Amino acid sequence: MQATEQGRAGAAAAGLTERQGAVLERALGLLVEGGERALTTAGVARAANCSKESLYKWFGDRDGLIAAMIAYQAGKVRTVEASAGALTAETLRAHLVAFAVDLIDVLSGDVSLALNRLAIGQASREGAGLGRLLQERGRRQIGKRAAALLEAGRKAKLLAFDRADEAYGTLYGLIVSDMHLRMLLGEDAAALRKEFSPRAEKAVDAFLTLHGAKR
Amino acid sequence: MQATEQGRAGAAAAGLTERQGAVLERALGLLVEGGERALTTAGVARAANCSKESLYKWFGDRDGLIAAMIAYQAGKVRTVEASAGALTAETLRAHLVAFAVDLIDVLSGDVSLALNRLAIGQASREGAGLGRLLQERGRRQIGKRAAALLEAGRKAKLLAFDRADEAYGTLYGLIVSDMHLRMLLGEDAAALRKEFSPRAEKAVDAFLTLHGAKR
DNA sequence: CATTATGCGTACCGTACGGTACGGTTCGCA
DNA sequence: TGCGAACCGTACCGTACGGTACGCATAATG
Repeated sequence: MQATEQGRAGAAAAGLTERQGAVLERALGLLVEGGERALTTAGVARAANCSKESLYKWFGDRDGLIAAMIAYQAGKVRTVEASAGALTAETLRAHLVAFAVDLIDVLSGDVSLALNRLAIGQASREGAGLGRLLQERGRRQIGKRAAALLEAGRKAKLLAFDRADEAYGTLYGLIVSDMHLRMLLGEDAAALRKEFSPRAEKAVDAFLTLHGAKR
Repeated sequence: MQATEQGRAGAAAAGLTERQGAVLERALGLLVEGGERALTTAGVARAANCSKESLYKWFGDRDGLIAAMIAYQAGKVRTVEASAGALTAETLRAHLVAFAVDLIDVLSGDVSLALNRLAIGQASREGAGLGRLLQERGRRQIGKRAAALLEAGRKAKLLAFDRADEAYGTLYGLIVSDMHLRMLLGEDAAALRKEFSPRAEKAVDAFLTLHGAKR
C-alpha cells in the first residue's frame, strides 16, 4: 500500500492516522471492485491486513466506516481555484469548458460512482444521512468553483443572471443531462465520457446563449 | 389487495396472471417502504399471502422477481400521446411545460425512486442488466413522447435542431438538472417537486431560447 | 527488565437471508 | 365423487454477515 499525496491529505483532513487512511483506501478499492456486497468488515480487515477489532475501535460501526470512507475521499478532492486574471469572453468560455470537462471527470470516476451508488442504496433503508454527507462534502467543492466562476463572469459583465444557484443549475443540467444517472445504472462510464467530449463545448455555448451578456 | 386498472395492464403486458401481478404490487410496496433490505423472499411471501415456493416457481429467482417487478411497473406506465391538433408557439410551449411537469412527476414517484435505487445498487455488483432494463422499459416511453413532441415542433417550423436526441438531452438537462440525483440520495422528493413547479416554465423558456425557431 | 498499550489473526455467536422440501388444503375437471 | 394440479404455511438447511472476545506478538515507556 502506497501512501499517496492525496491520500495523506484525505487522512489529515478527516483527522485520521496514515494507517487508518490506508485502510480506508483499501476499503474504497473493495467497494469499487465489487460494490456494496464486497464491503464486508471481514473483507476490509483481510484486504487491509488489520483486525476487525481495530476497525470497530477506529470507526465504531460499519456505517461509521462508510462515513469515514466518504469523508476521506472528499478530503482528497482539491478544487482548482480559478485564475484571478482578467476575464474576457474567450477565457470565460475556456474556463467554463474546462469546468465542464472536470465535472464529468469527477462524476464518471470509479470511486465517485461507487460511493454514490452506496449512498443511494443506503438512502432507501435509512435517512438521507450518507446522501447529505456525500452531497455536502463532494459537491460543495465543485459547486464553489462554479459559483466563483459565474460570479466573476457577472462582475466582468460577461454573464447575466438573477440568482447564481439557478444559473449553476442550468449549467449543470446542460453539461450532465442524464449522463450521471446512466453511469450509475451501469452504462460504461468510459464510453459515455468519450461521447461527451464534443458535447462539452456545445453545453457551454448553450449556457452562454442563455446567460451571456448581450454584447 | 385491490386489482387496479393499471395493475391489470401491467400484469397483462408482462404476460402474468392477475394473482402474480398482485404479488408484484405487494413487493413494490415493500420495496418503497423499506428499501432493498425489506425486499426478502420471505417478506414478499408473507405480505402477499403466498408461499415462497410459488415465488420461486413463478419468478425463478430473487433477481427474476426484481426483473418482473420492473417489467410490471413499466407496463403500468402509459404515455399520453400528444394531441395531433395544429401546433402554435403557445400550444407547443404548453405541451413542453406539461411534459416537464409529467417528467418530474414520474422521476419523483415513490416507486420510480425505489426501483432506480434498487437497479443502481445492483449495477455495482453485477452487470448493467437491471439498469438497462429500467432504462429501456421506463425511459423509452417518456422519451418517445418527447421525441414526438420535438419532431412535431420541428415540422411546424417552431423548433430548430439538428439531432432530435441531442435536443432531447438538452431539454432533459434543463428540466431535471440534478434533482433526480438529489432525490435518489434521499432528499425529500415532495419538497423538491414543490420547489420545481415554478422552474418548469423557466426550463421550457430556456429550451425555446436555444431551439425555438427565429420568428 | 517489567509493564502497558496497540493491534493482528482467529475463533466464536446470534441472526437473517436465499433457496428447498413437505404436509395439508382448495379448486377445477372428468 | 374421485383425481390431480396449484398453492399456502411452515419448517428446514447452508451460508454469510455484523459484531465481540481472546490469545499472542510487538514496541514504546518507566
